[in-house]
Amino acid sequence: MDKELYHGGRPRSEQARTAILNAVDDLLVEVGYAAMTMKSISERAGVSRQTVYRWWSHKAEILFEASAADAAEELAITITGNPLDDLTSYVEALVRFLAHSPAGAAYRALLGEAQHDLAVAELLSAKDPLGDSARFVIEQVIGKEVRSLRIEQATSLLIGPSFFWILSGRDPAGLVPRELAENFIYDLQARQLR
Amino acid sequence: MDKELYHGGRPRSEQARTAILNAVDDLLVEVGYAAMTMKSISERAGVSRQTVYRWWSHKAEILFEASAADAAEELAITITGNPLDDLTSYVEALVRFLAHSPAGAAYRALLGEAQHDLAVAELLSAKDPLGDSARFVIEQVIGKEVRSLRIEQATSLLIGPSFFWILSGRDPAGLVPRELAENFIYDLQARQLR
Amino acid sequence: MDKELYHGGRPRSEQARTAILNAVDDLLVEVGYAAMTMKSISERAGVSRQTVYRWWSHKAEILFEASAADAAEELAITITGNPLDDLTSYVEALVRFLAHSPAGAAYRALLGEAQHDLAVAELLSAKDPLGDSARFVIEQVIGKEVRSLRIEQATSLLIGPSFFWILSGRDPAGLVPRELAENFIYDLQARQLR
Amino acid sequence: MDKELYHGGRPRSEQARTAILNAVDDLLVEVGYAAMTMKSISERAGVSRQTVYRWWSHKAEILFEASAADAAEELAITITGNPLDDLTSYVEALVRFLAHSPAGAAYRALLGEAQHDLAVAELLSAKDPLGDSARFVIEQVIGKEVRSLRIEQATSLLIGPSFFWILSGRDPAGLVPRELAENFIYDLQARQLR
DNA sequence: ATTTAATCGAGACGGTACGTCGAGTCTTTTT
DNA sequence: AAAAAGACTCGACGTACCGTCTCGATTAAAT
Repeated sequence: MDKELYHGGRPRSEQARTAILNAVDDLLVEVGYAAMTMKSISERAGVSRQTVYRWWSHKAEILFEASAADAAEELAITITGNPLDDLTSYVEALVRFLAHSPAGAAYRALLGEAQHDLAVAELLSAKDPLGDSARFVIEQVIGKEVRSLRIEQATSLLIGPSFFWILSGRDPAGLVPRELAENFIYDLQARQLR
Repeated sequence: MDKELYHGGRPRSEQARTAILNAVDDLLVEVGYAAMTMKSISERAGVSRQTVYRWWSHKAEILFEASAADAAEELAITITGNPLDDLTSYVEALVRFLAHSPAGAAYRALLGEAQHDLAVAELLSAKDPLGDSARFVIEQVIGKEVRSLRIEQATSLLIGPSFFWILSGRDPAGLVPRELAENFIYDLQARQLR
Repeated sequence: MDKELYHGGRPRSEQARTAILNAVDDLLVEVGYAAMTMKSISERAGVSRQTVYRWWSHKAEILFEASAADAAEELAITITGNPLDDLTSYVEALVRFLAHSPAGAAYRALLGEAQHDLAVAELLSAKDPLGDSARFVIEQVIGKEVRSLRIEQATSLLIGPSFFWILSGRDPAGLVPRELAENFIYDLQARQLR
Repeated sequence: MDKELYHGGRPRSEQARTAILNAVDDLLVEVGYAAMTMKSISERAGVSRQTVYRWWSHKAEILFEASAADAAEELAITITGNPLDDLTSYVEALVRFLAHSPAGAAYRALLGEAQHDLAVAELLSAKDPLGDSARFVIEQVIGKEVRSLRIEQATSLLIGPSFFWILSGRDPAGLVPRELAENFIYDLQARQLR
């Protein structure tokens, strides 16, 4: 049985919940993260301010919940078995996500906020869409188990260059995913990780 | 002649200027970027609010001016001529800067802000301490001219992994600068950039 | 038969009703009228908020119901037949009620609210504990019927001075009930009301 | 010299001050005391909310300042020297003030609030328009010095009946000022206060 | 020496969002 | 029905920071 135990009272409004998540998605695109306030979110969602605060404590928390599923989906690739192809398409997905997707914009805003807000930093480290997706791809490509620190470092090697490129404001058109995938393979081979 | 033409009136107070820059440095360490307001800056500097606004328009601008010199200095290394050693000490300096230095904290805060504030993004792209320092080191190591896009990409290769590691909240102790330097050299060799 | 016709459904809980009235009494003493909210009343009574609203519309209404009986009792004196003694003990009871009794505090709060809330004003004019008690004492003392306007004026003469003294924040210790009773008798004699 | 010493900063806006006091006067008449909020005051005055809070802490404080001058003026009578006439015209003024004047409505609202708000009670006891005016009239009528407690009691005798009559919601038309003045004189004579 | 003009400290101003609180109402299940 | 529980809308609360403004006082170079 998937029903919660009844604890009395009016049940949470699913309609309000989705209206708020949608409002956040829309506002991020329309006015940007900085100009998106708790007030504007509640008004856009047609919901009282109190209802927003009842379930989330920051706009970062709402934005995270609103974009987490999209992020995971956009960073998932279908594995073909060819390492270079798979890594290339992952880097392509990564660049597309960070540079062009609304969910990626949300991620960048959150990661930016995390640099000076501990609560947001904890939010992101609890569930890290970039790290998770990269770890998955690398494990598939390597084909065997790897020590956890090693895979964390491999993750940074794979994601880092594109990540810095885009967050530092460089033009994403200058990135060449295939070359980045090749570099990653060189490094693996040199270290004989597999 | 580097003096402005005289337009009458009391000259700008150098004392006020340095008091403000120092106040920003102090407050960043003491209360963090988010809690640092224009009001608290002016009060800490013992200066009127208007005086701050007269010369800078955002706290980001002040912080940038206050930390730019420190950043450049902390990211400068002395070249020995040994590529692996030089790259290793650069990565060490980079990690020290990003993870442990007040100037690095300022840089991370500004880069975070740049993700959702165009004005800050332009500030950073006008003078990019990470890119500049990496470019310099790479040019010294390679020893000859390189096409500008190539060097930009090499920059991302060198900086990216540490950058992602730290900004995503991972423990800087897990980074191994020598390995990152080696990886960079593998990539260069594989591409025969020199 | 004084029972309502049965209309089906669960009957009103007498337990809830008295719990609410007691809660209001307690809260008035503990936190005062202003800080007493419908929420705090329901929580103190261990009753749902809706149950309070189902039977009363304002906290003033509850407080009035909770204190009316006490007020009437505290303002009732036993008649001895000696006019000066009876009037004196009435004024004493009046001062004790207004200045020191919880029911009197409730009355003052309600009368205060009545100055800017029409609903409360109507509540009080429907059943006026001060007027009623004074009218009774005066009728006993005079010993015969009197025109209704006359008795209303006599009421104000008897109650007014103490009432103003206490409501304007003066120290009740400064009041001398016997003198007030004497004054009232002077006035009656001068007008030869009896 | 009636100029304050200069303490730096932009001077207080007299325009804002009077706009706020006028707004309170208007709102009291239009919507009543209870519905008059700090927000509506600031909006009506065309002033920011902060400006209201900068100079007053409660709406009671503003209302008091806005009506104090009117109250004093409305309760001042010209002394003719004939005790009965003077006392009668004072009672008339008192009834007119309490029952029909906007300033009187303000006074009643404040006195009501004072019954459950200590801050308001202190406000009123600091400067009591009713007490002050009655004291003045009584001193003129008696024509000589009187012990301070005596005059306080005389004050309550003079004001009390009308005060109770009106605050308890009775029709002011039922009051007969001349009779009240006469009663007051009877009491004085009986006590031989003069 | 006086004038001119931009600076400085101080602090009031209009705005706007903050996060909280109380008001009534509504929607569940249980009695 | 009535009751308990608690989510909901609404709107005011008092505070904080924003960026602008208006004061008198200061400080130089130009007159």
